[in-house]
Amino acid sequence: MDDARRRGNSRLPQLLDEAAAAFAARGFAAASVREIVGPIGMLPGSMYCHFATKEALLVAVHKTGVERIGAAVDAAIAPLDDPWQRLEAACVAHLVSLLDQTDYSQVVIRVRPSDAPAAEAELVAARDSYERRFVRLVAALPLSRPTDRTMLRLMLVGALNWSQTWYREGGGQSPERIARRFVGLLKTSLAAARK
Amino acid sequence: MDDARRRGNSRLPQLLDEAAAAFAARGFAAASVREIVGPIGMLPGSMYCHFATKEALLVAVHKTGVERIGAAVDAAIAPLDDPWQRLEAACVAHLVSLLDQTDYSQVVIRVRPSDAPAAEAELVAARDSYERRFVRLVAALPLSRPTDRTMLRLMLVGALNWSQTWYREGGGQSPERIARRFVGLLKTSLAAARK
DNA sequence: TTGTTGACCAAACAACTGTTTGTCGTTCTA
DNA sequence: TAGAACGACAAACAGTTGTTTGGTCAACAA
Repeated sequence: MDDARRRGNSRLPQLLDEAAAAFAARGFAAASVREIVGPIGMLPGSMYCHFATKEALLVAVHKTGVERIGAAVDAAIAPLDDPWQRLEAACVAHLVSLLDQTDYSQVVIRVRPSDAPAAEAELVAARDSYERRFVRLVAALPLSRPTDRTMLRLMLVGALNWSQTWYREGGGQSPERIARRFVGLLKTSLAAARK
Repeated sequence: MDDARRRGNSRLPQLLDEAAAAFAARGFAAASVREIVGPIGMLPGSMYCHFATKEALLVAVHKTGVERIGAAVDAAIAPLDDPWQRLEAACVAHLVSLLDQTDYSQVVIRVRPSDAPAAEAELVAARDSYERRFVRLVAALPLSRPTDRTMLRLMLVGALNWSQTWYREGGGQSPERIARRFVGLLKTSLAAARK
């Protein structure tokens, strides 16, 4: 219990982990400081020598969430050249990060910036800077006809993010497959010779 | 102030309205009974002669939300025959109900069933019964190739629901246009002759 | 060695949470 | 006209909320 105290400034990482887990599972408002801090044997007041408010704790979690999911996407698209392949890889990385991986990424999607009014602008900015990747990926797409690329992006990213709502582990489809299917649906013609 | 009391059982409708507004704007956990009940000049205890718990109030709001959005979709598709037109009309009605109309529909999408553990099953069942319309609509679609219709539905509905996150009134696109665009993106081929 | 710093505890804080209890006036019914 | 039923008030309930204060103990710098 004191060997943690021994080596440098200690229990901040655990604090962040637990906060991420709580925010991801219960949301910002419903997750209390005591619930977050209890599992690591900390007292509620001790949080405040790391963060000024509960909202600041959320900002920290959110920020590392954005960093992680951003890094995952960047790594996934780096070796690829084909625009559609790059978009697909980005979506796969996004969804894997969101559904399989740590709670940090889930917080980015689950928590509404308006839940933390004092930090709203900051959270929105972080999320926007992440999503700018998708703006670029969609802009690079070769399309057969004039298309609203903004709507294309909003549709794709929206569908991915919403999957957090219905996805359950072990439910037939893996995050990877889901992402590939979604991109595939947009990439190829779907309708029969119609109208 | 007393003519409301005079005619029959009175302030229940206002209670529901205010609850819907609060749940839609702040979420279930963050909206307190006092915040809901204050604007109509009610005391917090008075809520409990209409509902046994705060969760029961949510269930009532959620239920009428599902009813309203369901009725809107049903009315929109009733006069149509073409499967794609029916799907498009359903999406338009869904999104208009969600973005323009009352708070009731927003609650259905915004509030996670897990926020109200005691009522979780009920909320999920209500949402599922609503979404079953889309299962049928997608099943009726004539498609040119074998397609995972479940994924098609999840993608479309997910994109629509997520739009609640980024849509701001007066921001260029109307809910109607957004819904039509989304359906259009799936309906027609998008990619250039590619590989 | 002394002083300082940073992480943390212990205990309390006022404010707010959902909910309960008992009472009161009105309306409807027998 | 008695009485049940209903909708609401008034006031309190116990528990929880985010946060503050003051002190303790280890590690490190001078």
